[in-house]
Amino acid sequence: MRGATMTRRGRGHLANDSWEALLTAHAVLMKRFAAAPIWDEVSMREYDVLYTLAKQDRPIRLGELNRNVLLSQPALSRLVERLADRGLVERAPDPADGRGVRLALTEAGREQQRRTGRRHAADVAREVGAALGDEEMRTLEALTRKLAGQDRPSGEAEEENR
Amino acid sequence: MRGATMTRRGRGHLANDSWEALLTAHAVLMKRFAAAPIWDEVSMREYDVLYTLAKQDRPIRLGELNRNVLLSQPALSRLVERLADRGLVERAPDPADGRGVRLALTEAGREQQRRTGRRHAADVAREVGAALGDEEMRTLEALTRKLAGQDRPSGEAEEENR
DNA sequence: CCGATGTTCATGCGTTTGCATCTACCTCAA
DNA sequence: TTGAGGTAGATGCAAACGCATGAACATCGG
Repeated sequence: MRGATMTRRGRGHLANDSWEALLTAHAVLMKRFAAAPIWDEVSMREYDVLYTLAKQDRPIRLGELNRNVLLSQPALSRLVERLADRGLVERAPDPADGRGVRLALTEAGREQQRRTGRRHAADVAREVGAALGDEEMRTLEALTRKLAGQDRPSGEAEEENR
Repeated sequence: MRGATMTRRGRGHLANDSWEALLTAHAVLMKRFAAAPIWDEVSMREYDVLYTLAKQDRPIRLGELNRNVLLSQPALSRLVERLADRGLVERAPDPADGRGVRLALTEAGREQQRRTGRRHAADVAREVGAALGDEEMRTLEALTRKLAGQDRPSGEAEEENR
């Protein structure tokens, strides 16, 4: 006899259903966050870059940044250029690699990130905190970390260490 | 024993950490999916619209669609217009509301969604399936569904204009 | 040392997006 | 019925994006 047809579906369906649920949660919450009146100085995408740079303890490369930001390389290059023009990001040539650029926040950029981040974090805490309990948040973090931290099953090689 | 202050601070961090982890997972997987050679006919954003329409059993409104798609209303309006020009989506005036439009897939649109969806679902199943076990996927789905919140929590610290 | 190949970021260009605004329609109170 | 106010979607326009490609540098085999 076949498996029960109640809620039993294949692994593929499980994977797709969970991914769809994640996408929905992402879209719904992003829309709520975008509606907050805190993006008058930096846009959400710009904040994404500022936040990623703020997490680093030393300058990072553009390509490195591009792994965390959902933008094409040219688009990110120009976004960084705009942030540099506004004095929020500093672009310096990489002494170890003449092709590369080393990106870091300026003091103004760090301050801007803190200011926007403080307000945005409150929204995140309110929305996520209202939906999930402590243990659920911990579980969600663990699962999404695991989801992101996978090696590619097929494709070209990627340097993990240095 | 009480720890109100610490609890609130801790919850805020929990919420922000889990949200950041979700964002990272979203960005990382989206980049992998985008790299797949299956978007030659419809882009990921177009597919998002086709998929959302495919899930509906009857025509939906643009604003309704816009709640699921992470685009501004004008951008979505024009995206739908392009899809309609390509014969994938049908736009009909809503008999119940002269302002609205009723959106539905054409037969070609449904077929296109199925074709792209089949290939994309394989990628999703491979990536997500490789990272999480069955029970983990079920848990992730449950948590992200809860996070998306069919109903907004009452007693919001926002504007109660309802 | 040299040329071939790969990598990193920037630039040209057509397309798409967001913001502000407009039009058309709905709702409701007077 | 009518007009004020609200809502749904479309449109003008500048900004931003993705794709293809270019320029500069790195790497490696011969």
